Amino acid sequence: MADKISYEQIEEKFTNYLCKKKQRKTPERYALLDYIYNNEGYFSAEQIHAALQETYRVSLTTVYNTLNMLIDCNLVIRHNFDKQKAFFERAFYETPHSYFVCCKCGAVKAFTDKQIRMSIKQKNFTNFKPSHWLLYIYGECKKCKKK
Amino acid sequence: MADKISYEQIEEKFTNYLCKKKQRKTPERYALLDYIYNNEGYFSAEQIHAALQETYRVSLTTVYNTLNMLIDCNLVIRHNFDKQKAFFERAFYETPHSYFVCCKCGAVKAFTDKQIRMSIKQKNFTNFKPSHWLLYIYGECKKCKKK
DNA sequence: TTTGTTGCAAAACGTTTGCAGCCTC
DNA sequence: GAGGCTGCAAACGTTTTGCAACAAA
Repeated sequence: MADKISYEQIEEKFTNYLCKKKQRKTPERYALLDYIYNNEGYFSAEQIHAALQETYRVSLTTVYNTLNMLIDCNLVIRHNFDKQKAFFERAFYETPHSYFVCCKCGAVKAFTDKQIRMSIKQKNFTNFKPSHWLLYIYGECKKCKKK
Repeated sequence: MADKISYEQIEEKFTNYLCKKKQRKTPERYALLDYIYNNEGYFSAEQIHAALQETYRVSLTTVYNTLNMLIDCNLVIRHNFDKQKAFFERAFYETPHSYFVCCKCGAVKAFTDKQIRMSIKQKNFTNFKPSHWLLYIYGECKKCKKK
């Protein structure tokens, strides 16, 4: 949940994870980490795949495979805003997020609220080691209310 | 987001919704509403389908169809804890929930926290009409930490 | 050289849809 | 009786898996 970490430290975290698990440091894996960490916001696997075509070509299979690793080592967060597809977002560089989700059109808007953040942070967990949290507030957005 | 509502009032809400939308009041639809509202917790579509075999047989298609209606009229909440499948829960009878989700084994545990609830309730939204909220705290549970 | 990785195609999975027969209204 | 509803089977979109060629260690 920390902030203020350089990209070198992020890479190091991933490298450590790969070493510990006896997995290989392939260029595809680092290309994906690089993409996620140099772009703000959340992306579908398909979007990441398309974006990577321009720089270092990676198959969709490898995108999914690598995303699962990055989630496993807490470098990436998976969002399941709706039933359809997952979105992926870097876990560092931003404080954990809260989101408005419109039930009608599916629009998503991130926001931060100090009060909410503090009250969640203060919560004590016995038998549970929290890594991150996600708050979704569902409702109806301006556009849909007008209809 | 209210509490203290009788099951008759829930049924009435559904009936009103069906009338307004010019949709029919079939026994299948009420069997599903009844099941969801008389069982605490969250269930997958498959679980609801299996459970209904014992009382009023309903196809999986109708289970999905009806759940989507119940979500549309805010009587049911859909959870997307993980990528796999959705879980469904009655929207009344309980205050909106917060959940621990274990990243390793997928175990989910509901909890309530007054402080958190208050701070979310106090949040003011311009251009957005909130209907409910869901907080997921991800981490590692006791069992997985031991391994 | 060994063993993990890639990328393709095919499978798997939960969910939705098309349609014929059925049931509310 | 008209039109919405059910349930089956088939389709759908996202994600995973099997496998042969390949590359990191």
